Amino acid sequence: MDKPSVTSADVARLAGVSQSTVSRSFDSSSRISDGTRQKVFAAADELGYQVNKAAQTMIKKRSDLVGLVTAGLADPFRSEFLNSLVLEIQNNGLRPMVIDVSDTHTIDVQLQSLIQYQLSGVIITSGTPSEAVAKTFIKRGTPVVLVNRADHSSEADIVNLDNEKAGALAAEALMKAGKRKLMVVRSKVASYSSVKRTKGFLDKLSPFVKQGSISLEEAFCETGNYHGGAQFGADLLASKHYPDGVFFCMDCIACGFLDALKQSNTLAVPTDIAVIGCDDISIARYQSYDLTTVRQSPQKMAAAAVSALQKRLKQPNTKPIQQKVSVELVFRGTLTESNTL
Amino acid sequence: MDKPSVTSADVARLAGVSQSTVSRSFDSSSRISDGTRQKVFAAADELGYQVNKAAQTMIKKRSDLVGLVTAGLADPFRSEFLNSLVLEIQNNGLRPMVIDVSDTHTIDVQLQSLIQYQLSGVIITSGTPSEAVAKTFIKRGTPVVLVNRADHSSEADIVNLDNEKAGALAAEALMKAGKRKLMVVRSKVASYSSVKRTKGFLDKLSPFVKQGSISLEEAFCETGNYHGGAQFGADLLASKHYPDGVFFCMDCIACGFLDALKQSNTLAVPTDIAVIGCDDISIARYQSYDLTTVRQSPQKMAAAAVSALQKRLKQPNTKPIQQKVSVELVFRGTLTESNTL
DNA sequence: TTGTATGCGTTATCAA
DNA sequence: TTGATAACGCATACAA
Repeated sequence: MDKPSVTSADVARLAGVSQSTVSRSFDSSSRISDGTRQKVFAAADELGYQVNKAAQTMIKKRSDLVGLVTAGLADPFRSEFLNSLVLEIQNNGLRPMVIDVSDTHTIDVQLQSLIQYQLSGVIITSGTPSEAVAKTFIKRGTPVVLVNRADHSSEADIVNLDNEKAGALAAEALMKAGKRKLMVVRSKVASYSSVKRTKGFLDKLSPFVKQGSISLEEAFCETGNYHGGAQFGADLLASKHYPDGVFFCMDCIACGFLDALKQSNTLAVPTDIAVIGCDDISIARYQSYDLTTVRQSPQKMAAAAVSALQKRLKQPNTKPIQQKVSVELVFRGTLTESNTL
Repeated sequence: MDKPSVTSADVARLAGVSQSTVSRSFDSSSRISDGTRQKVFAAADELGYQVNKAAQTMIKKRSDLVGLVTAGLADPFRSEFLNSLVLEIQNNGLRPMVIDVSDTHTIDVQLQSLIQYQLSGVIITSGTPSEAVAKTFIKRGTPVVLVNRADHSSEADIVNLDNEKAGALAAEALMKAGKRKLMVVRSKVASYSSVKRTKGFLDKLSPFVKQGSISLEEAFCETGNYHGGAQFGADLLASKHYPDGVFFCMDCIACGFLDALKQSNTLAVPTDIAVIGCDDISIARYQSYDLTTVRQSPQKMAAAAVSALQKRLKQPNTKPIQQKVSVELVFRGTLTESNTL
């Protein structure tokens, strides 16, 4: 059954040229006479020739595979971001290989095994690898891009959202709306983004807290998803100790919280309590939530990550770049713009 | 900067054995004396040896990459399914390469180019490839698994949800609840799943329609997502021609519809109108929707697809298998079980 | 501009 | 059980 695959030698034979000429014809930077190239392409077309990436990788010491390291991909924001990354990688003539490291204990072993693939790069969107592993790749000449991860000393390129700005924007909007009893909520399981967002929020408010015009509380929910937010909302309502403005470090938590409020019907949004989320996942736009949030652009993040990777492939020895991608506040129903005027 | 990579020859030198012995030590089916294997592993560990998959692929004529063909991955159901597929593939010692064919015009060219990678298999979850392309792979000995796609004549293995059963279950539940003016809604852009679900719904009801006890209408929304459902809901309300029970072929459409109802506040769910969705995406469980739906298991689908692939890798010449994965009705707020008693 | 020859790192074949 | 050797298909250095 197995059809022996078509090789460049087969094409060469049919085109009446040498194998190396065939190889060169497919390399745009090689100078080949127009006539020969035509002949080669025609022969290749006729035979349905496709280059063998494995053989190519042997020579070039680099496949065009990009490792996409993530912890799950069903989370709303994560899936939007991965979608953008996949497209961006494809558009750069590369191919995404997805690695799910939901099991954070084995992440180093898993990443080590990626060396097998002669990857063109690794984009880590989740699960902090030990520095040693990142260095292993970089020493090999495999670019590593860290997205929204803390990393101070490594030689990896870094793309971050402007997380602190996100927190600051939320803080500003709540203040402008006249809210005074503020709260910031994130998942108990710390993530770099959430910590930074919280920091931006707190820093913006700290002068006002000191002068006593604003009260501020930091709170945590059990899980960083809808259900964590719903549980958090129920607990908060039971405590009867309500803030009048809350910033959630993730939209999905905010949505759970809003549903908890809706069910109890004790607090009106945004009059009694204003809610701001972060990310602008597609659900935030659904009428049931209509969530005011700090938007980030997955496309921009993906483009920044892939371009960092491409740059390093071309210039391996420049020093690491760190990029911050901008964010913007989007007003919707849970804190309207008119509230802030 | 580039560290030359560690090869099996390096390991052989350190372990004091031949290169082929190193290779065999990593192949569990090779008989190697325990002592030598220990020595080899120790040396490999010390050097941080990882097999070069490119070289391996050259010989074996097969990489352990599995192509995952999809059209976008941010859609709620799709991302859950891909998540399951990625995990299942990883757990089988394979690696997922994601191919986004959102641009349906170029799908054949895109798939052809996958030949470059000597894939162990291709799982097509979206975008119908021409039969010719599928055959190209199969002739090469690359298994193709079609998931939820129509395909009658090809030699590919097929995994389908029991889509007709899904429609039938919805129809039954609506009837049992005493609903008589029924409607089934799907996206204008036909998908195999939706067409089959609709068929299951219609077939189940057709005897009752003939005898006049049930009225039945088929309707379409512009897009197969939340916004399509919201628009559809608004239009339906404007028409003032309401059914008392609706089956949506996708949960996300149903959620949009529910939000449209909620906003207008003219019809109560489920008393005036019962709503059933399909898939059981995570949003269906959110309190704002609390959607009764026909659940499918992405895990089961993924497991079936990957196991079909593995079977064919082992036995390439058996005839194509077709599997149907079961579904179940999940009662929630938009049609409660007590309604049906 | 083109052809010849070489090697990439592995597995498979054969001999010891 | 082990070692020597021959592919696999390509890109590249060198020769022409």
